[in-house]
Amino acid sequence: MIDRLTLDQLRILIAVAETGSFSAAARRLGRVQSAISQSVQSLEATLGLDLFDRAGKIPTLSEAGQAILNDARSLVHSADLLRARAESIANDIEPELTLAVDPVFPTHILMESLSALDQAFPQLPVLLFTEGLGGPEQRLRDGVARLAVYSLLVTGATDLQAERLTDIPFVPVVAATHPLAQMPMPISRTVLAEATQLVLTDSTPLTQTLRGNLIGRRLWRFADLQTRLDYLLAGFGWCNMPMHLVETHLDSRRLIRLRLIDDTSFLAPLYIVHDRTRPPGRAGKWLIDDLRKRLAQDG
Amino acid sequence: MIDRLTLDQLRILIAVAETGSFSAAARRLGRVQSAISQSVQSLEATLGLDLFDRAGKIPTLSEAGQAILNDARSLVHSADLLRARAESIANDIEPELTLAVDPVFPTHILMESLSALDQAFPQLPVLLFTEGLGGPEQRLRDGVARLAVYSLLVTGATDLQAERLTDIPFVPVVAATHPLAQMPMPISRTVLAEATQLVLTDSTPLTQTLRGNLIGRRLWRFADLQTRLDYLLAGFGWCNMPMHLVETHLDSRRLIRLRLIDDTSFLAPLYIVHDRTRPPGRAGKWLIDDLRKRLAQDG
DNA sequence: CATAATCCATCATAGATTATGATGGATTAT
DNA sequence: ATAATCCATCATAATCTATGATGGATTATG
Repeated sequence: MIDRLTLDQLRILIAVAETGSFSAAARRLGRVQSAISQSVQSLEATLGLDLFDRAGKIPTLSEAGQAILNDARSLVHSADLLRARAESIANDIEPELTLAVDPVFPTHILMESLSALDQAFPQLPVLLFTEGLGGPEQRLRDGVARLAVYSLLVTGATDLQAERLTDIPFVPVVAATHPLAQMPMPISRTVLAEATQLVLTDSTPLTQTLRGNLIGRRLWRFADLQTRLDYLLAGFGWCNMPMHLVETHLDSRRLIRLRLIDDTSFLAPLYIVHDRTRPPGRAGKWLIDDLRKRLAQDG
Repeated sequence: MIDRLTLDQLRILIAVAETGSFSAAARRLGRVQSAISQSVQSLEATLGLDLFDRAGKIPTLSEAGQAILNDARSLVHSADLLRARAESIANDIEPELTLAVDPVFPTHILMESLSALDQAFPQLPVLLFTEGLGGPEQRLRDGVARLAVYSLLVTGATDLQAERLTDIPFVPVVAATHPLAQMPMPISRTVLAEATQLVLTDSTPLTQTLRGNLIGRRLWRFADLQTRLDYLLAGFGWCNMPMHLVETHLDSRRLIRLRLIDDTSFLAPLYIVHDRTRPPGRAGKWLIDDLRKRLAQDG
């Protein structure tokens, strides 16, 4: 072959460096020792360098050899990535699963599903964004996520393909130490309206509208769910929270579920969404199926 | 060969993509068309992908082929860098010339010399730091520069090899608008001591001592030469400046050279320095010789 | 100190890969 | 209709890679 430098030679160099000798490299690579010796000599001839110091019984890497070894590792790694990409393309598997998920989606369901995905596609890297409100759709539009799970806020977006995934029950809750928790149930909206409602504010420019039912005029806004939960537990006000985030707090009675005369919990639908021009590959489809199954069992 | 993916195959893929056909690639690579055809088929078999759409007379890159082509270019470029490094090592040329220079060194000399170096070693990248005071020695010690040009401040550093390169004449100057410039020459040190002296402050932890002759108690300190020059021209005080930096300003009479009764200009020696364990390669040696020649002509 | 074990370089040979050149089919240009 | 060009196939030659045998050198072991 006319281009004398080969990936195979570089793999051999790396194997010799890692095992410490030509013979050990031969054993590792399943070849005979003389094939290793000849390949190393061929590489040295091609590069015009002595890669090994042969003064002793066993050749050791020269300084030049060490420098070239570093480049060789990089090259061989790039070749492995190229093969991996080829394999993904051949198998219609995404090179990387990129997903943006609204944190109101049950974390335990997502974790279990991603763990199963890891079993099914061991070599597939995953990139996960966990952001509320407009965040997931923004990630889709930016192209950094190929799949997103969130509530659709903007209807009529013809470029996005959305399928209903699940409904998230939200319940109004308050800290056990809050005055509202001491009142007899059910309580009226008038009473609730006098209390501070803790709500989320949008962290992206996509949508400036607030979400969730607004009952009172006294609002405290938070940028993220966890901080809002912290303030809820501290008794700063009440809010509608996804059931799965507060279940343990309700069980331990740190939070009290509020029951209203005319309206209590509601269901927020979540969708699995992708850009019509970038449908999920086999890995993404697998995950969607798995999420649906787990949600069905959990319901 | 056991590793079936080869750099040669990837070069062929790139050549086909760039020329538009197997035949044109063959002409470019000096091979027969059937060798190109077989090599592409071998690559497709190795990757398990169809890289070309063969519906028409001339195969065109498929989407998969385009994705793989991008990776191929990256790999082949890395291989070229590996070869270049091998060639540099083989020829005792540094892979990159890394140099830290005190800005009191005449810029025109350095630029001319580096331009000539570029002619002599066209493929050699250069990394240049221009910093004052302890900066160059710090760069040597950090290992990011292999050569440095600066005044030695710390004597007895046995790990550094220093050779005298040149002497830089410094002269005391002041803006034409400054009161000192209106006084009859020569002026006494007593008079000078009452004026503000603009000095450089060290920007590295290597040495905290100030340099240059300090005459008065009224000092303004600057982090870099250019800023200090700006303030000098604006009439904030006087200072000792390297002649080559102020020559044009003296000629245009924006700056006035101060003449003292007992002392005027002085010479600051500059050295070319390297760490004893990292001597310059052929390119560095070449540059040092060239700098010496140009300084001799300029003197 | 003699022997055994291990490693490397060399070499002959076989197998695999790559390159050439001939050929025919298909498409496009003239 | 003919010529030019490109590609895939195939037979063959050239080159490269791999094996296995061998001998020399070094180190470990009894």
